[in-house]
Amino acid sequence: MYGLIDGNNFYVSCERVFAPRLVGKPVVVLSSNDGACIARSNEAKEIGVKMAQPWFQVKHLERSAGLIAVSANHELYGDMSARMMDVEARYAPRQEVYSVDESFLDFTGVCDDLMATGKAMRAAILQETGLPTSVGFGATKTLAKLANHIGKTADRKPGLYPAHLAQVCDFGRLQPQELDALFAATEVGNVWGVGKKITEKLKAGGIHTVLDLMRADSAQLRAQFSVTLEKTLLELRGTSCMEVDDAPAPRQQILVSRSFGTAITNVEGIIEACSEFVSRAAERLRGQGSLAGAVGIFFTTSPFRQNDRQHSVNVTVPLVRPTADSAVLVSAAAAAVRAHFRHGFNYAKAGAVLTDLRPVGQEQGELDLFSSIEQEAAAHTEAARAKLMTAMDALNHRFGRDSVRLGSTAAASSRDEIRVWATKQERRSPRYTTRWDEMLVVRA
DNA sequence: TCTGGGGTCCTAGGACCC
DNA sequence: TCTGGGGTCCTAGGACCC
Repeated sequence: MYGLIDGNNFYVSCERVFAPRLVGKPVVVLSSNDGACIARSNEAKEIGVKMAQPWFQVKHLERSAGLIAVSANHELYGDMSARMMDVEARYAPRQEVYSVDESFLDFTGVCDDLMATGKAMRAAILQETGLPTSVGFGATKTLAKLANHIGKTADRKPGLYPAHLAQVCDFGRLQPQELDALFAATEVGNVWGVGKKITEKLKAGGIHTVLDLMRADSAQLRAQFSVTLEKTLLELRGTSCMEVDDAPAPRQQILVSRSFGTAITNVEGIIEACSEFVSRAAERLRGQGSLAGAVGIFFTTSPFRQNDRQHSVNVTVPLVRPTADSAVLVSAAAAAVRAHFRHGFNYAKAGAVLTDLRPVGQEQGELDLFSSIEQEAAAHTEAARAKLMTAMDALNHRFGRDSVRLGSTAAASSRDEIRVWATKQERRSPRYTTRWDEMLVVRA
């Protein structure tokens, strides 16, 4: 059996641990630039706030309904996530951390009472971190996800499902008729892997509920959609097609992008922003011990500003030799921006992508082109650069981001007029668990 | 004024090769 | 009139996830 455990309204719950005034209130967490709602408390869902809804569309609810908005505090959420995952890991032999707030647990070969395990795990997480969670158990990952969904929904909307399924839902202890009733009462779009587009097509073909899907013809589904949906169907019927992966491979691409607080119209602004994004991406690249074989940049106008002329650039620059050197990556990106920038547009968003990633040490030899002396010199320089990068990362880790930066990106900080892309976070909470100077102070 | 930011996998179609 | 065919690699785009 597999378990799926996830944090309820995770970001909001993290904020509530340290700010009891938020408990019981409609609360949303906002994306960078306080642009859109990326997490909602149950109360916020009830007053109609949608996922990813722009903040300006719901801001009026502050006055009319007591809605509270906070800026995203990813440093806090990341640390709370790690604490939660540590507790979960104690309850099963194998854990796959699937996202910041979810993990799959593999109970294969374990014959514990899973209901009891689920309840104990929830209680321990609540006790040790203050975070509320939901737990689902099923014979496959897709079923565990579905059980989790039903457990959470039973908790949030009493009456839709039997009350005893709330919070911890174990499909393994339900009779076939009970399961059929649950599946008949659940819309097909709630299945993991069935998104908006596929839901529309399925419904057009008469498949509305999870039960309808389970009774569909698998070969026909594969022909009409893809092998992915066929796998989902098999998983719903109890045939496991996806293993719990407790040693995930390194990332295949690293992307950093941002919408700007104010549109950028000059090439220097785009270069500064892209340089910053490439630097961030390169930090993560070195963090996972990889080299990038290509660096991509993109920048685009806003499709929402209908009166603006639209223009997008998206280019990938292959590198002669794979590298994790920020300076090399940044200068390649800057050259690409310079080559493709066009005047007269209001650019609203930009980003950088590192692709063609491979582990350090597997770079292969373009070096043959050089004579052996040049080769040795190049290798020497590169080793020195790598040490420099390592030192830079260590200093930034110890003393906080941007304690040490490359000259080309640091130049921007003294020129505020082109740092308009810097994220505005007017409502961010303190980073209670990761910064000494932001720790919660309790007075007796 | 203001519209998220990360990722993954699959497929179709073109390039290229023999 | 009539212009091979099959395999592989790569890329772009579309679907999904949180």
